[in-house]
Amino acid sequence: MRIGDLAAASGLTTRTIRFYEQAGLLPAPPRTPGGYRDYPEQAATRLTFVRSAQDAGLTLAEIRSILALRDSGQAPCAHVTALIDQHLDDTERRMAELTRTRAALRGLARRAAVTDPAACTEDDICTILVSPRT
Amino acid sequence: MRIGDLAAASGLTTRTIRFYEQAGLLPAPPRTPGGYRDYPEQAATRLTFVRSAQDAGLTLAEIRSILALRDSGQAPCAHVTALIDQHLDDTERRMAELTRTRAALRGLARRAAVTDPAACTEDDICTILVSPRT
DNA sequence: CTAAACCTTTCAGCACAATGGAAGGTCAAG
DNA sequence: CTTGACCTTCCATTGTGCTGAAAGGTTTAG
Repeated sequence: MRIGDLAAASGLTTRTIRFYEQAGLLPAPPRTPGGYRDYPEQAATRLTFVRSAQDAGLTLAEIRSILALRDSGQAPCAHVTALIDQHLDDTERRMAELTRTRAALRGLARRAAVTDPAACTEDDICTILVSPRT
Repeated sequence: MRIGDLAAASGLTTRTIRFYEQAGLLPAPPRTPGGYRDYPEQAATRLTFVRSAQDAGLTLAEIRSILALRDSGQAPCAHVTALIDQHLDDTERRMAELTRTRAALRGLARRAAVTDPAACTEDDICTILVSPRT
């Protein structure tokens, strides 16, 4: 299976596949006499896994760590579970932060609605974003 | 006012101030005979504005565009309002996406809780993240 | 035999907002 | 006059996941 076939099978580009190899996510396959990469069937499974894990929000580094465990013969279950929990925490922290940001932006929008452009002098730069010095 | 004083007054580092100048956020000030930057009082106001705008989640590029309007003699109110609304939309889109990601992660966590490590063969890589082929 | 489609490598760059470090110049106090 | 704090410039790097381009080699169909 050449890289173009694998790309078609996985829905990735050949560039991305080479990038994944370089990033340690996909083992370097044997080469044809002409120097072309010649992939075994499992390569497609591996790429499917990488994309699934990415969809779950894992980084390539984390995915690499899971694959490394698997490749060393261990079941990565415990590691995967820990990563999922960690990302769950992360996601919740980011949501809390976005909630704060949204509240701040809503406050600014309200302020913008009642701001008189004429009241905004050059010294203030912008009275919506910064309270004018009193 | 030299850069160190301005840094102390604004709570930024001298490096960041030079970076802001280079990024077009702070006009290049006159220099002393020794080549040191010599800032007018307004520089502090300007930096305060930059930080406030950043706190609101605006990017440096957006802040630059507000300052450019102001420097060209126009009141940037309408532009600022548009930017705020746009960031509000953005924030809400990202929150919706995080909500989806969180739901996916929760599903995976539930699955991880009931997964038997022994059921996870080498071929599957990880049955928590990818359903085994049937 | 030729042209197209495919493959190879390597280096560079994107966005984002700084930060680190090197190598050297200037200024005020003691 | 020296020490040390402060200043100057420029280049490189951080993290993330690719993508672009250049310059060339291989394979397959007609």
